[in-house]
Amino acid sequence: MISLNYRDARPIYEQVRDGLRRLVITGALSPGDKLPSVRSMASTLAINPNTIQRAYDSLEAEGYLYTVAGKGSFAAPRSDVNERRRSELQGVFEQAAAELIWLGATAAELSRRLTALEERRKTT
Amino acid sequence: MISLNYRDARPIYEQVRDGLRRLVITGALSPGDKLPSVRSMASTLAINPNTIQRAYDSLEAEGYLYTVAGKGSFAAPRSDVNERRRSELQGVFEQAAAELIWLGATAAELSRRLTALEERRKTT
Amino acid sequence: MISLNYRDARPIYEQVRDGLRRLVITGALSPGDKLPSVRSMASTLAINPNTIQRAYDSLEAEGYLYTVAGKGSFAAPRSDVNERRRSELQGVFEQAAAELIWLGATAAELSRRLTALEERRKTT
Amino acid sequence: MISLNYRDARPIYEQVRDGLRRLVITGALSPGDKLPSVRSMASTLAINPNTIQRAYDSLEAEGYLYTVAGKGSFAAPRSDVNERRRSELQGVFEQAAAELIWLGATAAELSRRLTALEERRKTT
DNA sequence: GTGGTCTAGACCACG
DNA sequence: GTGGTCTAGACCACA
Repeated sequence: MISLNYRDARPIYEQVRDGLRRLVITGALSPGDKLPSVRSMASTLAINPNTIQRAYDSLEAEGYLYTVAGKGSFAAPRSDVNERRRSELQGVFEQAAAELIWLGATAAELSRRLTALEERRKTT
Repeated sequence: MISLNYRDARPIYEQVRDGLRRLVITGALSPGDKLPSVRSMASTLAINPNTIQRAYDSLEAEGYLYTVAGKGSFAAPRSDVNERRRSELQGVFEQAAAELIWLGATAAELSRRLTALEERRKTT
Repeated sequence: MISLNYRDARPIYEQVRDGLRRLVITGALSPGDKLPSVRSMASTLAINPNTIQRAYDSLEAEGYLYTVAGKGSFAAPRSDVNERRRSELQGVFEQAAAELIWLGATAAELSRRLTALEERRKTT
Repeated sequence: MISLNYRDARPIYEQVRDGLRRLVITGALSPGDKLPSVRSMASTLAINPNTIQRAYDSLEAEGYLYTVAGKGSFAAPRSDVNERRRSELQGVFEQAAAELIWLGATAAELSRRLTALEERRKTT
């Protein structure tokens, strides 16, 4: 489900956070779906529960999930995602695109990728 | 030339690295142009030369510049950029795009941004 | 009457408590009015009676309602409200006001809000 | 400087956070001023550094301070404070005001308090 | 020396 | 059983 790379420069909790976010984005988790409990995920990945908790806290701050103490964490509807996260994403997108274009990519071929991503999204 | 933001969460050497890379990408530095020496840049930015050196090393590893012993560092042609950096960029682009689309952006409007970036590139 | 939000970080009993208190403050419940029984409210909201009971206990301690054994709970006159609750509220008010002013709000514009709140109160 | 109350329902890190925020608001810390290091504050208050760190993280997310790894944390200008925090504050203010008015306070006397707070702010 | 991360283990509130 | 908090102690990257 989520793969960890201890040689990665990114801290573990960010890898967990990004992995979970990806599950939400790809539709593997629909809004309202319950995420694994902090403890169960910790034992699955063989890391400390505090580290998982931190990933969950971070995702909650971004608006990708919400937590009910004593109940668990649940995927949030995409409308809940933070404005801050949205603009951060926009910035990442533009910077990467600008550099790819400098490297020789054309807007046309990148656009084709976008359309492909959009199609895949619809069929999911 | 490069502005440091001590309030940025990124470490200084990453800010220097990203700043220099940006100069290359935007065309402020053309292939073959000489970059400032490590020492001069260190005194300009009032930071430790080791920090600058680290940024240069990192950029050289990515292929954005090359160093000639006793001569200095020079902006590399775009064809020298690492395959690793290219695929990393590609990954960042796709992930960001997928998430933006999930958040409601359309491929059409993102494509418009790409075309704008491409135009700006040409005119520079 | 009272809406529960399971995505709220506040525990359920606090949401019930705050919701009931709000009914009293807004005048939806006038002093002397009978509140729903613990059991009926529990079944209406589909939650555990213990949770409702806890909210009632808390409100009774603050002085917003009183309970007559065998009769039920009733909204109390505003003069019954605890000194402790009053000073707590005063503290919250001052702290929030001081911070809003620090952030750039003017006493004049905040005062306008107060007058508006007072007006609404009269017409209810 | 900051007083902790272990009998308080609020967790320690929130007490630390609120205390530090108060120092910023009252002007005891001006924008750019360095806050105590995580370790020194932890030993002063006789609590775990992780708990202090959490308070700092929270304040940084709200925009009251910024952190430079390896350097320390510094008070931010008030313009950096989050929109989210601002609206949260506004909500707290209105709720408290509405309840105080129900309890018999008049908009006029509350306004006098606001003016007093504004004056004190100016003289600081 | 500073903040950032991680672990192991503990206790509590909630429902 | 769940998440929330806290402690004690450790190692690392940064400048």
